[in-house]
Amino acid sequence: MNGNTTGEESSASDLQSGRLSDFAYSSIKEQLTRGVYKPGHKLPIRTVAEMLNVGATPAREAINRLVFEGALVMVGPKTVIVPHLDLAALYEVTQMRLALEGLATEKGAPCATNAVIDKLLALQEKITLSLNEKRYADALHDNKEFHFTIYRLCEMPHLLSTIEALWLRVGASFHDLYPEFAEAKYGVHNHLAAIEGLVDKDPSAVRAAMENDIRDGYRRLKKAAQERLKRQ
Amino acid sequence: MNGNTTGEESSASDLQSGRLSDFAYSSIKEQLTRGVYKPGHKLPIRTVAEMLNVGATPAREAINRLVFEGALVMVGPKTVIVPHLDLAALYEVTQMRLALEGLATEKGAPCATNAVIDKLLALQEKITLSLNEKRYADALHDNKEFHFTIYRLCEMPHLLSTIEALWLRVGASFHDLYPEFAEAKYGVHNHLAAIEGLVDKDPSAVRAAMENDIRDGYRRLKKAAQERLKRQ
DNA sequence: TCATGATGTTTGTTATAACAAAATTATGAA
DNA sequence: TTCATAATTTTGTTATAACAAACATCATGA
Repeated sequence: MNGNTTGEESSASDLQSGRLSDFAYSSIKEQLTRGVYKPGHKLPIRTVAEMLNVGATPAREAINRLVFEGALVMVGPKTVIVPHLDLAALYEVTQMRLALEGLATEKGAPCATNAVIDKLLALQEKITLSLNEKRYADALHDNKEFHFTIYRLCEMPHLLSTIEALWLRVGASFHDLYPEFAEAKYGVHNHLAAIEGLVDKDPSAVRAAMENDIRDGYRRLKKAAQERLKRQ
Repeated sequence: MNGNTTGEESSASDLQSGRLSDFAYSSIKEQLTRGVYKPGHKLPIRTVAEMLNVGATPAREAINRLVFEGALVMVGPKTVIVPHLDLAALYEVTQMRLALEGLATEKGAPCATNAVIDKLLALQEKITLSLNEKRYADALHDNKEFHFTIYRLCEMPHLLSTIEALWLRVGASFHDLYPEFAEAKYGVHNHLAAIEGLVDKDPSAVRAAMENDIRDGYRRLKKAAQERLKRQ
């Protein structure tokens, strides 16, 4: 990522867009989804700024935006941390995902071309392969691409960015649960059902399949989280 | 508002919370919902900063946040404006409102106490009265309070703030249509149906009533917007 | 009249320093 | 040891200045 093949820290020079704020935002975001920080880890502005070789202003802006999106939380007037695993938050995000991703699916399904369906089939093959070879990170990545390929069909830009914020939220809090979570041939059946619904031009069938996928994921994630909490 | 009874400009000294950014944010937000600025009006950072007697940093942060929420739009690398009336955006926001406010309604309905129902009845009376006396601003205000009194029941904080951003978006873009929009005894029937559903402990009935309310509003707003566009 | 290029102005972004408030550590007594 | 309090360090916020890019204006040429 960012063409940074050496082990050294990321640098602002990696930025394409002219905005350091965006660079800081996506950097932290990526670290969160990769589980670099443990829950409870503090993210002070100056530390982040130094880490990314930027000033305090863009670092502050990125952190505040992530707090606003729920990917980070404020536990005091001057302390933002990586959120602790929180079942109530997982439930809330899941309910919003069902509502919003269901909406995007149903509105977008009628617009699916053959090219899109082919892309989804190819993605599903990649996912299955990655799961068999236990490359969970790859599987998760292609799984996300599978979902958003469908969501993009409805051409509702604000809806899409809201959904992305929800994925970031769950990804950040529950990253360390994904390995055990992904063991279970995650989502294969639901994805195939969704593709079938697209072929049949049956939007509500696609929606049902995607909602099922979200619910399955929720159950597995919740179970894993509960066992994790019990063990500690 | 803000205890500013004189005609002079708002001042940062009105702030309760210690954050100038929040003050700037709510100030612009309120001006947007009150229709102070016409669509297309530019909002340069320095101008806003001077108007609110704050520095460039909090002004910039407030503007960027409103852009992110969709209440303002960027039409160039260095120009943000009050969005023009846009039927596609109204449709997108309405679809998201149906999904999210429907969710909040259905999840919250079972938690309605008698005190809540009494509050809703009182609000509805105030709304009817305001409508009869053509005090549309008051009616709109209490209408919002009616909706959010129901939405707060589900205790999903992130869901609530997402819904609030959607209200801001439509309020900002369509404010100048509200007078003709409110003429039509807006929402009375649906609100009464929602209250009835709460009394009957029938969440899906409440949801249906609220969704109907949103759809009715959408139709009227769309019609008014179309006539406005035709006329010009 | 219209296109085009130069020039000056406006504007978003960022680094920095200063300030106040919070968080942390040290200190003391019970 | 434990808890409260004082001292110290850390930290978020904000105003400001500098810079570069975008924008506007105007002159020039066809």
